[in-house]
Amino acid sequence: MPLEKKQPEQDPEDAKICRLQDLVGYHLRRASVFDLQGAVSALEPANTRPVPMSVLLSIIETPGISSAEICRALGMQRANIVPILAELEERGLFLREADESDQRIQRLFPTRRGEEAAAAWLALVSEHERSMLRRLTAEEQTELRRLLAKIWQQDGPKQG
Amino acid sequence: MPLEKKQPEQDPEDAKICRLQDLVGYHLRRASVFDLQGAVSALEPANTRPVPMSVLLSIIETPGISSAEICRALGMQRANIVPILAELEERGLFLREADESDQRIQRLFPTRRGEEAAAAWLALVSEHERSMLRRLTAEEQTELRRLLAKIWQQDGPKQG
DNA sequence: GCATAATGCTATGTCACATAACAGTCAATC
DNA sequence: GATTGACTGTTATGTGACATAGCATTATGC
Repeated sequence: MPLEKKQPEQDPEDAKICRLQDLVGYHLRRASVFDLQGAVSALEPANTRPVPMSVLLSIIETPGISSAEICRALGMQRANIVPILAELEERGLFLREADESDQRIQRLFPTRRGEEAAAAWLALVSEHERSMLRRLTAEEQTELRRLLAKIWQQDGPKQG
Repeated sequence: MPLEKKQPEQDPEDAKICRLQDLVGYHLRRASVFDLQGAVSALEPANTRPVPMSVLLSIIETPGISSAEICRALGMQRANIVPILAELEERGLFLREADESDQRIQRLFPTRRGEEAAAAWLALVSEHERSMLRRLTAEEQTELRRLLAKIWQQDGPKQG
């Protein structure tokens, strides 16, 4: 056996992580907080917040969806969607309709007002995103979205 | 003036965002939550959490840093670092030393135990990251970190 | 028919995070 | 050189998102 230095740990890529900045999770967290603050500010004039917007968008993208299905899709707790739906309903943005064959389930359908509101909210958030991502090329933005989706859409039993 | 269709909005790239999945912020949030849960679980055996780890790493990376400087670097509130420092100090992971020329400031220095603990914590989080990013190539991981850093390190007066 | 599970919901706890205010110290200005 | 303002570390406290536990109702499997 030749007297070489012992094998360099494992991979050559496996440079030891020793600084906070080396952790993807650190940047993930900082970027997420940065985005969230901007999104909240952007939605303030519309008097709503990111999660209610996401819930309304779920109803619009999948008319007839149930609240439990929304919770699974968005990864939230059934208990927490109740006041959100209550407020969206009070604002006349969707309607509840009893399921024909299962009396436990409420099917949710967007109203015309709901679709208009969602479009307006999306425009506000889109403007915020354009500002947030202005230093990234269109290709980088697409790549970023793809990589992020690859992270959280792996072994979880649900996605959306 | 020629009778063409009016200019296609703005850019050709400017495809109207109309779904939740089109928003980078949505994936950012989901990925961040995914990572955070994993990081918290990974650090559980060491009886610590992501933020205290980040604080300790800040002290190690910049010996003599003050608590206010850590707060600016990590984007946290001065009030919230107090119990974190108290616990790290109680575990003997760093020492406070009075600044020579400014009696308001405590300079923080890591102990030997602190450096060992931080290395162990980083190893736990690194293992979590390796699992989280296993579907990404090394190049994709580097690119992701670069793009994320570009997002949150823009107009804020501080970074770190 | 009975056990199991799902839905929508209420009540409640927890925990991260922000705000407000404080005393002590420093620096700048008049 | 007294005063004003700013910064440090700290305490106390609020707030708001989120999870847990449990409920009545309904559906489904053996």
